[in-house]
Amino acid sequence: MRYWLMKSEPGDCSIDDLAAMKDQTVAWYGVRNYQARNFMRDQMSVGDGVLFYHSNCKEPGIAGIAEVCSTAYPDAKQFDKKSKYFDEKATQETPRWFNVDVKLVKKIALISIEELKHHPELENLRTLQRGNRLSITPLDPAEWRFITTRLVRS
DNA sequence: GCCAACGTTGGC
DNA sequence: GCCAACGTTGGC
Repeated sequence: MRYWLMKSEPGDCSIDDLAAMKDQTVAWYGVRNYQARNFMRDQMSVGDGVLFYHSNCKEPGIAGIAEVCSTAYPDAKQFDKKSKYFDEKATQETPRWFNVDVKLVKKIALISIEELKHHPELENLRTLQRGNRLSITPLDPAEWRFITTRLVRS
């Protein structure tokens, strides 16, 4: 069991968009960074905890709790010529990109990046580090526990 | 829209 | 395999 913070641009897929989806589940396609891919492909398991984070928007922060609900499988968009995530070097035999499915557990009152920065318990949170751009980062169990038990408001 | 930080590309 | 140039991310 591991814990993850996963960034999504709300203009692309917000917590409300996720809530409206069939089974409240979304395929986390479009990751085109090897480190983030490797986290999904090599380290994620069904049941892992996910903080659903809104990035690149007016109010960045944690918008909900979710969970990993599939193992990794080839990202369909890499084969779709009409998609902006199309990758001409990927083939069905040797896919380059993978994704898992993520299911909503619950929407929460937004925990803003501002608030996250105020807690010394979270000073090592990867997402808060200067220059960090990784869209998927692992969380320590202690960080997960602190956020989900101390900061979450419904 | 700015720009710091970082990842990727490709010539050599 | 180095590294300059370029592209992207994402908070501000």
